[in-house]
This record gives sequence, C-alpha cells and structure tokens, in this order.
Amino acid sequence: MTTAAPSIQFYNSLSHGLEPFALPADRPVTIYSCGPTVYDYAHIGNFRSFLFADLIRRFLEATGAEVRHVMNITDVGHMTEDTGEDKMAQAAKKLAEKKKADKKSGTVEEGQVEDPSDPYQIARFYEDAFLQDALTLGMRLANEPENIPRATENVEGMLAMIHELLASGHAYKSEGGVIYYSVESFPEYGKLSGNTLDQLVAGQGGRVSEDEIAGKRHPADFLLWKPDTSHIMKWDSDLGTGYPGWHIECSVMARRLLGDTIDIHTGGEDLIFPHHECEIAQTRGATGEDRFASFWMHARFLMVEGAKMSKSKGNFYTVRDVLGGKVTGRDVHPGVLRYELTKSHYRANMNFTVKGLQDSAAAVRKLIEFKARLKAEAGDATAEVDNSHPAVSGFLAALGDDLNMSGALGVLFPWVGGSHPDPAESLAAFEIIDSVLCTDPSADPADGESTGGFDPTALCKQIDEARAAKDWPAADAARDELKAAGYEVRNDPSGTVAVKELA
RNA sequence: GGUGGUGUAGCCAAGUGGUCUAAGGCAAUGGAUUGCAAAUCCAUCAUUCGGCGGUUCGAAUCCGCCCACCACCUCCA
Repeated sequence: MTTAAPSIQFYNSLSHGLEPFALPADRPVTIYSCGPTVYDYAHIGNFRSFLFADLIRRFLEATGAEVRHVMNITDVGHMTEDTGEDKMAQAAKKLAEKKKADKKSGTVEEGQVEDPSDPYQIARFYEDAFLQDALTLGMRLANEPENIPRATENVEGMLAMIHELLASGHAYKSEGGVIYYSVESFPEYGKLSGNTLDQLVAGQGGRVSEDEIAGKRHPADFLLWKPDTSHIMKWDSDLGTGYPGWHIECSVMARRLLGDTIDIHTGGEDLIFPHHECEIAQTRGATGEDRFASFWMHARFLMVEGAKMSKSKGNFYTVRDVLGGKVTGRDVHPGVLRYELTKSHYRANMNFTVKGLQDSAAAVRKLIEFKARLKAEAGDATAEVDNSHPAVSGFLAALGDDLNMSGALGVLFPWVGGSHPDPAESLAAFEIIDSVLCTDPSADPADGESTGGFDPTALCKQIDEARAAKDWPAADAARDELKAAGYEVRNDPSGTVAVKELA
C-alpha cells in the first residue's frame, strides 16, 4: 500500500527531545489517550488534545500503518478541592436544576437524564454528548466503542493491579485502610516531569493541605484506594467499600486493551504531572517492564483571544457552542473547527480567535472546493496514487517531522494552486492528504442542510431575473438578503449561485 | 521557590550555521474581470527573526545574560 514511508520523529516528553519513531513490523501501533471526564460537555480545549491524538493516528494510518487507538472515559467523579463535593454530585445538582427549569418552561430536551441523582445516568448523558462531538469532528476512534473503555467498568482490574502493587511492595496500607503508592519504591519517579522527589517537598506549591499528607510515608505518595462509604460512587471490595484513586484507571485500561507496554501515550500538558508520572509508576510497578509507553506526547493548552479559557471570563466554549455560532454569530462547519484546532503545532500554545476561525473557514472551503472541482473534471476516470506522489510525500514527510502541520500545509497549498492536468490523479492524491486533514468530517453526500424556510435558490433566480432586466437595485437587494443569511453570492457562467459560508 | 515549554510580518506560522535581502495560509493594497460586487487570475506585501552581549569568514539558527507569555507542583485536555 505504501511505497515511500516517510521517516518519522516525534518529540518525546520522557526524554525531552526528538526521537525517531519506528513502525512495528508485525503488529499495530498502540496508542493510549487520556480521555474526557464526563460530568460536563467537552470544551474546545479538550478537543484540541483529542484531535491531536486523532491526527497522530490518521497520519500513521496514511503512511500505511495499522493503529490500535484506545481512549478512556473517566466516568468516576473525583473530589473537588474546596467543598469536598464530588464532581459527579455537582453535575447531578446542575442537571436536576436544569430539568426543573425545563419542566417549568416546557422545553424538555431530548436525551435528558431521567434521574439526575443517578451518577451513572449523568455520566452516560455526557459520554453520549462527547461521542457525538467526537463523531462530528471526525475522530476515527468515535466509531470504535470497543476501544473506548469506561473507568467504572474496570474497577475489578484496578483492584487486581492494586493487589499486585501491594504484593510487590510498591503500595502500602495506611490509616483507615487507605492504600497509597510509595513513590520511593520507584526510583524513576519524576523522570517524565522533571520533578524529583526532593523537589516535591510538601506544600511547595502551597496547595497541598496538611490533612492530605497525613498518613503518607512520603508527601508525594498518591492514592490507590480509599475506603469511604460517603462517596456518591462506591464499590465493595476486600480493601473496603470505597473508590479508586484517579490515576489507576488509565494504567489498568491501557494494559488490558493494549498490553504491558505501548507505543504512544497522549494527553494534555497538564497531565504530565502528576497523572502520567503516576501512571508510569503504577504500570511499571505492576508489570516489571522497563517502560510503559515508549513515547509520551503532550498537547499544549489552548487560549481564547489571548487569555486562558475560563467560565468567569466568558471565553469558555464547548464544541457545541462554536458549531452553533456562539463565537462567530453563525453556524460553523465542523471541518473548520477541526482545521482550526489542528493547524498549528501541538507543542505550542494555540490562540483560538474569531479571526483564526474565519481564516480556517477560507482555507477549508478552498480545499473542499478543490476536491469538488477535481471530482467534476475527473468524471468517471479514476487513478491509483501511492505515497510517492510528490504532493503526498511532501505532505507526509512534513508531518513525519513531529507533526509539522504548518510545513505540511506549506506543501499542500502551492500544489492545490498549481495546474492539474490529470484531475483523477490529483483527486486520488488529495484524498490521501485529506484522510489526514479531514476537512469535511461529516461529509454527507445528501447535502441535507436545513435552510429554515429560507430559500437561497429562489433568491438566486430573482437576482438572475433582475440582472437580465437590468434592475440593479432589485438584484442588489436580493444579494444583500443572501449575504445577511450567511451566504456568499457568486456569478457562475450558468447563473447566480449561493454558497453557505463555513463560519 | 522548583519543573517543563514558547517568543519570526496585521494574524496563523515554516525555517535550527551559508542556497534566508526568511516557505505557506489568511488579511491588506494595485491590476484583469464585473452593472457594482463576490469568486477567480496576476502583482505587491519582514535587509529582518523578544532584548543585549559573545563565538564564527558567516547566526533567526550555537553560547551567556536578561525580558515577556503559557503550563504543572491541587482537580483540569
């Protein structure tokens, strides 16, 4: 399938440098991505990180590799800091209030939670919402439920691993039966984050309470199991009825579905410490292997209009917000949001702006129309193209250099703008490139956009008639109406055509 | 205080010792086209790479210092 696999190198957070990535010869590439917590809708920052993982996968698949990609759903509610209230419990309260309000106004939403006091229903509600968003934005994983494990369905496995860690001396039982991982039992603790144990002195960040370190042998020791019957989600076990620590789920699910060692582990930069540091300690403590993931890859955070995204600043956007026009004032094509979130380098902070979104819309439209044009010109002709095609090999070679998307787009656009004497061949080449970019994730040949009673073709006809009669004011009025509704008005040789703006 | 990362035109950004008086995209400007626009096509658009020193025949690229921004050290993609 591939004749010219590009050489690949990725930045490895573990070694703090670029390293060559070799495709395994006789098995799929294994990727584990830390997935969403499901007590709220996922926001665009979450999706920058998830789409970054999807990009790695699509790129590797374009080079001919087979990929097994797993992403967990964290449906266990963890404690919030101040109130000690569980996040799932908070979500329950919120949904209950919303339900009450909706009932009052009679606007009961579809797919709503029947019993907001049931944490499992809440988790499933937001999980479904997440998967819908993931599907809309073209995440390949979204179609593979077998690769999307839930934490709550893996508690048995967590208990099993905790027992392994207790047996091997990496874990110990403290006051009240609380099980901690002993970081001092794992000499390489701190290698990923650069935080060595003596630097992690208690309270260095001023944010760890005295209570929290009581009962620990070392302040950096972390929770594996807590017997606690007051928690909203709890499980019976020989370690006492309670709940697991939040790091253990990923160690267990990655091992169960991908094996003792994996090729790539991804997540947001905030997960480097402590989450991934702890995952390494747990997994290696249990497996005895010399590594957990060969490559650790982390996406930098997204900013919105130059500021950290936060609800209080009013610049906090979910995927639904953006696609529904909360940012731009009109519907945004999913390919545009995907492009915007993946066009800049994953290892640099990206600044999400209205202007950036509009730029992306122009770029995406250019690519979608390019494809449509080639399709029309090629007609029934088809061509076989492999990765040695100059545009494809240039594009993939750039991505092979630590996912250099800007470099890849720097290859793509001049080629798109050039001449295409063999449209069938160019189309085949573009389809390979677009299998990575995914400019039209929800490509629907039916093109069934709802126009909400608005009829663009009728207005186009009006324009044509007015122009034929040289009634310029009437033509301009119809054109203005189309533009106000979010359409771009073009003069095609065959007549006036209205094209919906993508953002 | 500790740790990790980033700083190139109006915006997004490639480039890690000479081919860089620095790719590509968007925006902008001029022209062709148009009833006027839009779309399209052509052209223009950083002697300069956060600042200051240093190494070198030669630096955006290497070294030192400084400045700014982001993240983590609590849950967070």
